[in-house]
Amino acid sequence: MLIQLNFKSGKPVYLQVVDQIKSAAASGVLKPGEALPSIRPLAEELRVNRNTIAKAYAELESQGVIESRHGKGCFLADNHSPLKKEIRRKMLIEEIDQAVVQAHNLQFSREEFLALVNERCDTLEEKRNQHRGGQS
Amino acid sequence: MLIQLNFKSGKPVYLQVVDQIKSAAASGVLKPGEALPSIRPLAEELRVNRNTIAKAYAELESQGVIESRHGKGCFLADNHSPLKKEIRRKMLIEEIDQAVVQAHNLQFSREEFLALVNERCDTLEEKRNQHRGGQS
DNA sequence: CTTAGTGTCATAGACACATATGACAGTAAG
DNA sequence: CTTACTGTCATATGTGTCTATGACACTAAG
Repeated sequence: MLIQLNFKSGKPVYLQVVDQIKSAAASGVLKPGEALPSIRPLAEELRVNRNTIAKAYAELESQGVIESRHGKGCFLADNHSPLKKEIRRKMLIEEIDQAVVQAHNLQFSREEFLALVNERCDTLEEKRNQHRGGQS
Repeated sequence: MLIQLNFKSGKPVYLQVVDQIKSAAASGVLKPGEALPSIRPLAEELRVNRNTIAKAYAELESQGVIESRHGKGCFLADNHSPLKKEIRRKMLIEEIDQAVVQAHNLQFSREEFLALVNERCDTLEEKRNQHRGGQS
């Protein structure tokens, strides 16, 4: 479980932690029931205040991604709270739009853009498979 | 010149404006010496405070991307040569990857994702055409 | 029991972001 | 000149982020 922070992006640290743990959960790097790094050690490793990590974990729990047990630790939930399709669709559209706008700003043609999207789907899929295989 | 804001990302609005104008400048969509949207109309269009846009433009000027002339407007600086394809490709890949990961996290199949990407390309293209038509 | 590790709660302060609003100065067209 | 646009500066307010710190409760191991 590796978390990489970018202090220059302007994106809040606790949200970066939330997103990366959600990605790790969805991609299989973290398995259901598995323990997450404890708040204080993780805060020390990332060199942020323990409240920042606690806030990230609280957010993750409110989203149903993890479960925290007092005195024991935080664990990945068994099933990621299934959001309704329409909600998930809107969340995804936000990300897609940013990529489409970026493609337009950088003067990529639609065909080039779609080809690149396909390529990245392949690349990231391979990455996930490597992670699954390396966990045995 | 289309700017797309994401208010839920956690990334400061003024930085989103900075990044997107820098992309447009780097790719050649904005040409050296060309006028940028005025602060107040752009703020109104994006539905943010004029100070937010002013802050973005001030940041761009401090980075040498644009020049602002009191009473006239803001203009793209002269020395901004278009970036090479490989650089632009990497910038685009960063955005694409975020969308691909999000699609996976939200449990969209590859086919659903690609269909949605196509849909958004259409939608945003129409939006741009409407903007161009409304400008004449 | 004690000890150490865990999550949780509360308080306070510093700073950044975004807002609302007013005012001033430069530019251009009438 | 006036008018309308432009960028700029200043002030104030509310919210969010991050930090620092102390305290408490739960769990497990000794």
